[in-house]
Amino acid sequence: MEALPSSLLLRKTIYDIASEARVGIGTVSRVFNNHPRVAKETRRRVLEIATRLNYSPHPHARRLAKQKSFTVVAVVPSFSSYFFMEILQALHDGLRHYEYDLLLSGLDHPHHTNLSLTRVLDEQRADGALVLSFPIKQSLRVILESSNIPLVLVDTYDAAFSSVTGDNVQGAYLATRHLAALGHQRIGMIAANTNSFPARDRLKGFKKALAERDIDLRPEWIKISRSHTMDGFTYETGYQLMHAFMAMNHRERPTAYFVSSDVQAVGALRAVEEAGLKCPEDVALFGYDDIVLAEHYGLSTIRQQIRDMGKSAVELLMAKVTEGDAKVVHKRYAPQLVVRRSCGSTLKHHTVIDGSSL
Amino acid sequence: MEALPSSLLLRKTIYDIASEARVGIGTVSRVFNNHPRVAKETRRRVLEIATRLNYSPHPHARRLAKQKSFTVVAVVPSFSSYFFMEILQALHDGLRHYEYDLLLSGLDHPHHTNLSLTRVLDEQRADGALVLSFPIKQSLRVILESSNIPLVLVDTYDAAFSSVTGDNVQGAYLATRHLAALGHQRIGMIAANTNSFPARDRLKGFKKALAERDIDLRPEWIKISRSHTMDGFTYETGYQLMHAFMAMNHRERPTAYFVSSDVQAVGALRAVEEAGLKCPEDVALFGYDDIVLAEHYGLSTIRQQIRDMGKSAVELLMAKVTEGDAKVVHKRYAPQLVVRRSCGSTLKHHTVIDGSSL
DNA sequence: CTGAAAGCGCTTACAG
DNA sequence: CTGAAAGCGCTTACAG
Repeated sequence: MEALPSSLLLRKTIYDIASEARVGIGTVSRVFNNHPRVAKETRRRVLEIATRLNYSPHPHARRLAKQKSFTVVAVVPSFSSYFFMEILQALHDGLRHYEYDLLLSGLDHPHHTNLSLTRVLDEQRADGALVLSFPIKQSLRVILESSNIPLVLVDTYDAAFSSVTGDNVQGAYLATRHLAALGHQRIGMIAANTNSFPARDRLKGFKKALAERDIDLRPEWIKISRSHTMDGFTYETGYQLMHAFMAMNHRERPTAYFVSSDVQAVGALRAVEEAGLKCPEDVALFGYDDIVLAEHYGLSTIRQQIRDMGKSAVELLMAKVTEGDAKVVHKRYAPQLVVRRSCGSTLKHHTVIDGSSL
Repeated sequence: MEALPSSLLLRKTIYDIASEARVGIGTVSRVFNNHPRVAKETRRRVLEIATRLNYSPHPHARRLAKQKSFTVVAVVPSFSSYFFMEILQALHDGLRHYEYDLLLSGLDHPHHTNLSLTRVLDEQRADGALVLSFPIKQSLRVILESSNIPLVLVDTYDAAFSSVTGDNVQGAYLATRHLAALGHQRIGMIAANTNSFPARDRLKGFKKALAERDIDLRPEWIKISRSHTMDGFTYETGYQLMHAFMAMNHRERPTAYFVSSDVQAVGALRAVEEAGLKCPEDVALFGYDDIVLAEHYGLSTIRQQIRDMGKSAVELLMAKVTEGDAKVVHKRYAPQLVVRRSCGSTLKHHTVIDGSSL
């Protein structure tokens, strides 16, 4: 009934190559490990035979003998954000270069969190882990600290671990400052749930810009989502919070809004239109993330260099994995200002301004 | 300089457990493999000690001895579609149950395709593969056929391999029939690139419905994207193709449109609005996929049971992997009709109709 | 530069 | 029910 996998019958081992090449198995192994002390001619012969016999080293045997898994795990909190897809792509591409495998480990079922994390962190399944967009609470920190593999946090921060993040404070600051520079004195914010690290920093940057410009910070002009789905980074919360703004007397509400994400900004836009107002004529809007749709909505926004961040995270991790580099490093990427229609800027539309130059 | 990983010093092996429990290592192994012939008391003692010593079997040693990788690979063409995220989530959840690892392998660099595929399919890195949303051309079929691990295609079809797909013909048929039932006689379609399997079937379903209703199928009323980014499933193509429709004399163009995806429908909606028209008053629209935004746009659409499809794909694959089940099975999921505002239906808004009941 | 041999940590007939 | 031993396919000091 059960078909015997043909691989069992066909698979060549180091012994096949060795006997065919009339050398010891150690020599074959050395060839495949690029050991320097192998005679050129021997190496050529072994390689030629290996190719002919379609040989490739057995990954698990190699891993057992080397005591390394040649695998990196991406620990992801959720599979459904724009950032997640982009970063995963970037991580995958970065890793290809190292010939490491990429394992995926989710954390979606809260009560399973510890189990699957421990499984991956402690059982030698991976030589390193990339932990994505996860608020590092005390309980999680404890687990991570007891891990015996190198870790790099991506899009989240904790002083104890290396991390790669976008500078959210700076991005929010730039966006808000841009609105102020356009002459707005009444500036509001629609924020995501502040238990998320980026949401918190974006709020911080917003306040910083207002303070610097001596603009009133009216508490009722900062509306913060308490939603737990996607930490409030949803169309829904944008729509609802803007709806609440629209319900205020129009002399008592902001003329410009910094929104902590583009998805929310799209929802906010809808609420603005439903209130019979136009963007940017009546309401100026600034988003964050530069999702694909942002361009089509003419949404001014902040762009994170996700590809670069992913690449950088992989390199940071691999330095730890392959060279035992144990330093804690925090990489913070300057965001770019992408100016389009929605903020009512007089700049030529679709101007990209690099945050690091400001 | 190089810090010795503490795991090297700490890791317990089967020998530690065996000596502590005063049994042979074989017995310890049997306990962890749930071998039936182990004395209850022995099992208890071994387990107790293993827990106390924080022992877990070394994955690679186990894999080598068992000649199985206990890993499944997801082969993904691209990291950036709504469907991809959802299905990956579903696959991940399904796999958790089996204690198999999930490896991710992309194919984004076309010239690397063969290499990375072969690597994953032939080197015993995985016991099975889930191949996602990939048009199975001749060259790819050859590679897949020479693979020595079980394969399940997801969201794509080829007679030679088991597959799990949504019934795209049926979905498109239902959507189009619904438009016709609302009284529309002039129905157009905005289609994605037909080298994609779902795009092709959605076009087929559209034509089928028209034929059944004896409605004219005017070639100029079917606009097909030729874009290669995401196979034309983009906001952009929806916008442009609808723009082209809007440029036609309004007596010469359709009053209703079936659009092969929601992202495209959102773009199409924009083009409609820019032409000064309203949906559904002037133009009826029907999308496909039921992405998150669809609800907010009041977009009538077709919903695929992605979670179910993912679960089913995993179970199909695992039956092959663990039981050697070699039958080729094609699972086709009936889609649901989600009726909202955009098609101008008189049905109560947001009605979900199960496709299998029609 | 190279071979023989021990070792990586398991599994599993085999014999009792 | 259980132990001793061979085997999974590699790597790598060690000795030459």
